[in-house]
Amino acid sequence: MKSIPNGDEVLRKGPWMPEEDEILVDYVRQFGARDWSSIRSKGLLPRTGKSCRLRWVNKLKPDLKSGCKFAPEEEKLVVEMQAKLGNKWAKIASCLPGRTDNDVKNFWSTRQKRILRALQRPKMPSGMNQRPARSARRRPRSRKDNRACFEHACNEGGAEAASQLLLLPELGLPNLIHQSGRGADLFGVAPLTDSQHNNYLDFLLHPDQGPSLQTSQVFSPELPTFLPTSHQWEKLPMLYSEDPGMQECDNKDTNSCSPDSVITNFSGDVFDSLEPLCPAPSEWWVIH
DNA sequence: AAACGGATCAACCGCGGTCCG
DNA sequence: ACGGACCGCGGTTGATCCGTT
Repeated sequence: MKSIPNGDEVLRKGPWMPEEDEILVDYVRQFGARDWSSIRSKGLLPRTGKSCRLRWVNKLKPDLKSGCKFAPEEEKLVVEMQAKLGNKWAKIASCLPGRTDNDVKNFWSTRQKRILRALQRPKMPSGMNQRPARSARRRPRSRKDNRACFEHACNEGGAEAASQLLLLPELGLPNLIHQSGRGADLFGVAPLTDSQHNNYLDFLLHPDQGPSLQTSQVFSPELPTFLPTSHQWEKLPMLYSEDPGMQECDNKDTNSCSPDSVITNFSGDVFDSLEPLCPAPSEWWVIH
């Protein structure tokens, strides 16, 4: 706690004492939540009006949900409103009963930090990102195997289309690597759309809710599709999987692996192997 | 058990808008 | 119209908590 001389009186700063809270609550009970500066001029508290107002609004006001985490619905609302209104925390907070602008602001900055961290050094979150013990990890496949492995997952899994999340450091954003049509020789690497990217970030933040990337999103007509050359396939970061089928497919075995599990079965290793290997998109072939 | 780093929260600061004399 | 006081908002900082190594 700091005390700052201010003319004849001493202004207090820093954490509030319970006695101060009591005085402030009494004041509001008597005079209402206004005329904050008169609290000091009346000699009730050696605090600025600003400090008193902040304390009331953020901590003492009745019906505050202090110490209680944001519910998923609240988080969703904040995300939506932030996208719509920008950093209008007070406005956003007014739609969330019991939340203050400070709460919303803190929630948002924490979220931003988490996202930034996830993008800088992504890890699949708990449950599916558990990096296997070193002894349990498979030997790295050669980069040539990426295509074979992915092909295998798509063809043997019996799906019409499959996608796999791929992080390319040069591009900043995650990309999807995908195959369209069972058995079709149509592979591609495409940047995520904004909504896919948002889904991906949600997935990083809320892994328990499962990946919300839909493979069908990849094939929207307006999305450009790129076909890596065989040489470029080899330059893609090596992909690993905890899925036994995926693990074995470099041996051209007959195990099947479900394309639906491709994303969720990513091991943390895929992120460890990121290297500046992928060619610039301008070097890719474009399928029309 | 200690050290460390990240997450969270409370509080302050600066600025702009409004009100009022 | 002007200037000062006050209020509210958004950004930032610092303390504390908590999990991990």
